[in-house]
Amino acid sequence: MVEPKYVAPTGTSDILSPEVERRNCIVDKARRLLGLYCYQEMIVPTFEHTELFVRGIGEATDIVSKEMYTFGDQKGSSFALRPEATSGIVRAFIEHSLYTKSMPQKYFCIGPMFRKEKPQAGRYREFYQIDVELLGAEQPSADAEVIALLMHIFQDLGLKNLTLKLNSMGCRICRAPYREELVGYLRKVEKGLCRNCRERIKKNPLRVFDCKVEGCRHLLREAPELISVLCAQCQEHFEEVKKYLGVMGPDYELDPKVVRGLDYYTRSVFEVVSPSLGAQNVIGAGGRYDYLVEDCGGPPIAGLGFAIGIDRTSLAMKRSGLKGYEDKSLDLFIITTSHHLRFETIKRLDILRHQGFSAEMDHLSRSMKAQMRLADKLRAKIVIFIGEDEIRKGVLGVRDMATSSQEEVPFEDLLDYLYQKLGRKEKWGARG
RNA sequence: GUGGACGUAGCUCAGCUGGUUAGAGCGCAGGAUUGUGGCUCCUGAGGUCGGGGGUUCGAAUCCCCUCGUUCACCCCA
Repeated sequence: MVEPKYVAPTGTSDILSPEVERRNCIVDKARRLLGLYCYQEMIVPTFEHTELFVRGIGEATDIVSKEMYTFGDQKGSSFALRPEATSGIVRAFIEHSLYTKSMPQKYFCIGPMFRKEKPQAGRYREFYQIDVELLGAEQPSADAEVIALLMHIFQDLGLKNLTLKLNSMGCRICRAPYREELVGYLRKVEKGLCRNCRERIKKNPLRVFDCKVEGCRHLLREAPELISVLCAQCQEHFEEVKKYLGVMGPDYELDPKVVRGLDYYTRSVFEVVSPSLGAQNVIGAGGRYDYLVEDCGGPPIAGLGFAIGIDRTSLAMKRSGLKGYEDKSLDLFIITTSHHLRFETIKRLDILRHQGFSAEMDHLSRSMKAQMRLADKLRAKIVIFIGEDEIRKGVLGVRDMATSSQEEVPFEDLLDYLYQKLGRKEKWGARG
C-alpha cells in the first residue's frame, strides 16, 4: 500500500462503524428523553460572527483568546467556528423573538464544536455535543430539573458510578466582593503557591481551587469559600436547588472546586465526572447564566443549560463495556451459481428489499463457497439459492443459516415463507 | 503553547547490544474430488521499516532534524 496523501487534520477524526452506532445510540436516546422533557430541537450555524462569542463567552477566557478558529470573508467580517453552542442558541432566541412565547422555552442542539486545543484523550479539536438550554426561568426548580435531565440521560445510557458535582458561583452582587477577598488571601500566601496559581491570581483567581499541586491545595483549605459568602438571594436559591434535587433523586456532592471556564455562568454550576476516563473526565457540565441573554442584546431573561460531550460519553460507555448497539445482521443473502442467472437474482433481490427485508448479493462473481462465506460474514439469517435446477423446477433453495436446514420453496410461496420465518416487514415503496 | 512516550504489512505487535532475500497473529483473496457457510488445514497478495539528513564496509536497529500519533500540563465537553 501507499502512504496516504491526505490525512484528517490534527484533532479531527473519521468515526467508523461500531463507534458510529454507539454515538447514534447516545443521540437517539437523548433525543427521545429530551422530547419527554418538552425540549425542541434547534439547528444553529456551525459558525457565527466572532463578536458573539467574544461577548458571550468572555474575551479573557482561554476559549476566546486562543482557541477559536476564526476566518474572514471578502467584506472583512470576522467569523468563528462555534466553540460551544449556548451562544448560538441564545442569539437565535433573541433574533427570532422567541422570548415572546410563553416561558420557559426549552431547546437543544446536537452537533460538532471546534476548539484549537492540543488533543489528548477525550479532547479533540472537533468534538460533538448535545447542548441543552432552558430559557426564561430563574426558579431553582428549573435548575433541579435540568440537572436531573442530565443525569437521566446518562442513566438511560447505562452509565454507572458517575459523580455529579454541584456548586454555586453567585451573582454579580456577591461574586465581585468575593473575588476581591480571595485575591487578597492569595496575595498573602503567594509565596507558597505554584507558578500556575500565581498566574491565576490575576487571570482567573477562582481557578486556583482546581490546582492539583499539594502545596496549593493545603493553603487553599484556609481560603475563603464562595459558598459561605453568597448573598442572601443566591444562598436561598442554592438551598432550594438542593431541596428540589433531594426530592428528585440524583445524588450529588458539593464541590467548591467546580468553577466553569466560561464567564457567563452564575449561581448553579455542575459537572458530571466519569470514573473510567483519563484527565478529561467531565462528560457533561453546565450551569445557570442569568445575564447572558441580556449581554447578547436581548431582554433580561435568565437561562441555564448543559452540554454533554458525545465523544467522552461514548468512550466512557466503551470502557464500561456498554455497546449501545446491536450486532448487525442480515435477513437474506441471495446466491446464484451461473452468470446468466444474475439478472434473475438481482431482480428478486430488488423485490425483497422493497418488501422491507435487508438483503444482499455478491457482485464480484465469486464462487459459491465464497458467496456462502460472505453470507456468513454478514450474518445472514437466510440464504436463497437461485440455480439452474431451481429455475427448472420453479423453486428456490432456502437455507436457514442457524440450523443449516434447507428446503425448496416454490416461487409463489416465497414471500409467505419468509414472513413466517422472519416476520412481516415494513414495506419500502413495495411494488405490485 | 509546554513536557513525556511512541511511529515496522489494513489492524495489534515481534525483530537481543547495527550484519545476508524484514516476521507472527488477526483481517483480506483463493483452495481442500468441481452447487453450499461457521471449525480446521493449505496457499497467496500486501511493507521505499513515518519522512529527510548523518555515522558506518553495512542501519528497522545509533545520532540530528522534521512530520505525525499519543498521554499529561494549561484549559475544557
